[in-house]
Amino acid sequence: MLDERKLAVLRAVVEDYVSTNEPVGSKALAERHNLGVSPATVRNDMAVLEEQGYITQPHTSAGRVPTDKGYRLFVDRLSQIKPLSAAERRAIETFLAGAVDLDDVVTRTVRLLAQLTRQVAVVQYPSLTRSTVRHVELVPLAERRIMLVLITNTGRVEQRVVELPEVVGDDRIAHLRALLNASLDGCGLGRVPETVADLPDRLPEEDRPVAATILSVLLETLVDRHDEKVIFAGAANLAGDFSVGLREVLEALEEQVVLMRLLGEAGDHSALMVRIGSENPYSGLHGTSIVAAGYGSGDNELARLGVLGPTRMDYPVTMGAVRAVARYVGQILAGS
Amino acid sequence: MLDERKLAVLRAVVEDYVSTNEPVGSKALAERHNLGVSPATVRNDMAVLEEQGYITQPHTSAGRVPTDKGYRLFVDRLSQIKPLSAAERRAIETFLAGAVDLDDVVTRTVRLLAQLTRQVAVVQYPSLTRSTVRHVELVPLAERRIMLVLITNTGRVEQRVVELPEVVGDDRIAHLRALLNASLDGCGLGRVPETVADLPDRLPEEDRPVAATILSVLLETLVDRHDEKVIFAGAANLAGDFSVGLREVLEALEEQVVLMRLLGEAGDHSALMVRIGSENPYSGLHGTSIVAAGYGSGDNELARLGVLGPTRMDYPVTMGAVRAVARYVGQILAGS
DNA sequence: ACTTGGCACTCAGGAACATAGAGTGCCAGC
DNA sequence: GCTGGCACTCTATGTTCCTGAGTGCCAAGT
Repeated sequence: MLDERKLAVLRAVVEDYVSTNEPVGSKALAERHNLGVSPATVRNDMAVLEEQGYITQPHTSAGRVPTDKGYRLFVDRLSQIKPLSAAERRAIETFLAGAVDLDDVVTRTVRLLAQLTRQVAVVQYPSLTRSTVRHVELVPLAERRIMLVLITNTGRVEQRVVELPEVVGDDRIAHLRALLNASLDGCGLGRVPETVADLPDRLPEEDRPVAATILSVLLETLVDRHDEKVIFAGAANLAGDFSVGLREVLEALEEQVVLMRLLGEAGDHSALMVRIGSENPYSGLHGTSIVAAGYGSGDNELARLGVLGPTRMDYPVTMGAVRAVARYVGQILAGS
Repeated sequence: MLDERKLAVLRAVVEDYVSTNEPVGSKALAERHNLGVSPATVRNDMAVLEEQGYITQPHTSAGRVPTDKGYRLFVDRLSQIKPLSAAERRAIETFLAGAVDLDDVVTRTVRLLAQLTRQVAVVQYPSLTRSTVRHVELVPLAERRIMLVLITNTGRVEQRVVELPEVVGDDRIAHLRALLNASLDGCGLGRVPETVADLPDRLPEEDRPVAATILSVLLETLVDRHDEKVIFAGAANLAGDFSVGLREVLEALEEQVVLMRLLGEAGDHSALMVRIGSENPYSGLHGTSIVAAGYGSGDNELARLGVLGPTRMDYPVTMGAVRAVARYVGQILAGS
């Protein structure tokens, strides 16, 4: 149906259109890609490709432009991910290595990715639910007030002030803290609720109300999905590209929920996900594509990151950058 | 020099231009603002106002548009801050009251402000340097590794992992923790360095290297100006307004340093600061104005917030919103 | 059965030109 | 010092025309 040459033509159309941002005609194409055939032949191939829905012409007498379907084929079968240059790799490494804490890692990552791809970068904070408890701390603040601090193995810290139902001495707090840590150390956050369920029963009668209060706040913290926070950077890279509905894209970027869905479900570890134009789950983003990947330390995917740009983007390069950054961030997180 | 009526004309020009986004002519103006004089008279006044630099015409046969100087006069002498409606106040209150922690307060505030003003909102995190230490926690993570957690009276939490020069038992850590808290409780963050300066001397010889390590990390945390983080929201509100250089504005918004300068120095408590067009310290923002105010709990200003929009903005309404939000955030912070 | 050159056709985008209307500046009269 | 009248200036808009890139199709060539 689509022989070798037609695929080559499609590839050429995509590449030229991406680099020039102008509909590409048969003549220019035949010349620049020395396909060894005449423009007329290319025209015939283009007609077929158009009929099949891979390319289209903006108006009757213009060159061709890839459709979403065309980009899809290009990404799936016609292109190879382009690795970063050695210099770029070094730059990433040093830039990320300078981070002082988790917040800093995420901030640096998102900026780095935006700069590298010249597009909008999106990074999700390492998910709480997939990480494990490293330590729980109870800090007395006042007679009936303590601060609950939860530290995870990814370096993330969550804190909440807890109002206690009664005055509790430091020693009882200390006991509770020890108990909590004994049960929860290394526990996956998703398993925390079951793990602490029977904890009050193992306490003397008088400590139970206090424990219950603290536990309910602890569980609340986990449920709050504070973990699913997503940040972005590089919005300026969108300006000047009128092929995307700027306003709608900016609106989408400020909607956490939309962003989350954009980054997609966790896929195969370190597999790149590409969503092209109308494949996107949000109608405001039909002029844009998303390239995303999971990242994490070791084998478990902690969260996802990616970039968003016009459908007409350089997929091989973008995919290379996303993959590389995801890997490096994973390393950094594993190392710290 | 500028009699009452000329000022009225200027006011009318600003108001009309803000609401229509089109140069305003003498005729329309005379009608809509029943000034009691004829268009010809208005024209004369306009000529004077133009000569003085308060208004200008985009091209010879068009209406007039206020200059930055004109807006300045308008803000300073011709307008009154417009208070929010009762409904809006209630909405603010309930929306902010739902915040669970400091991070949430700031996030909600910035969104609220963006929505309220339909412009870009900018909020600075409560400054560390002006708040005080509520608690310092040292959490053992491994034999030679502890986590240092700093909690301030504004609910802010900073954490750092500290690599210790030697293995240190839990009891020694506990002792150090007690000592730290005894010295630092309630201490202004700015005064922390002096306060801990002599602390190692009060320890047994063998504890000093460890203490020194921990203290140096603690001081680093304070210096890192992590506190001066600024976030924004509502960038989508910029789209569609071509009077501002969109790209440049977006770039500015992602530069923490620029944002900080935009919000301005701490001024009189709760005084509104307005920077109009070319008054801005950053050339990319000459088409925009900033309305900012300090906020804090009680008397001390903790940080600043504001909005950024096209020079042609509704100053009275914007100023009202910024002032109101600043106050409410202050209350929330004081209350928690 | 493809490929190719030739050719007529289409149409977006730009240039040139005309038109309408909003707004101005100025002046003479009240 | 205000006002109506009037000539003037431009922008914005619409019309027309033209050019050129690009197409589709056909008939001839391999």
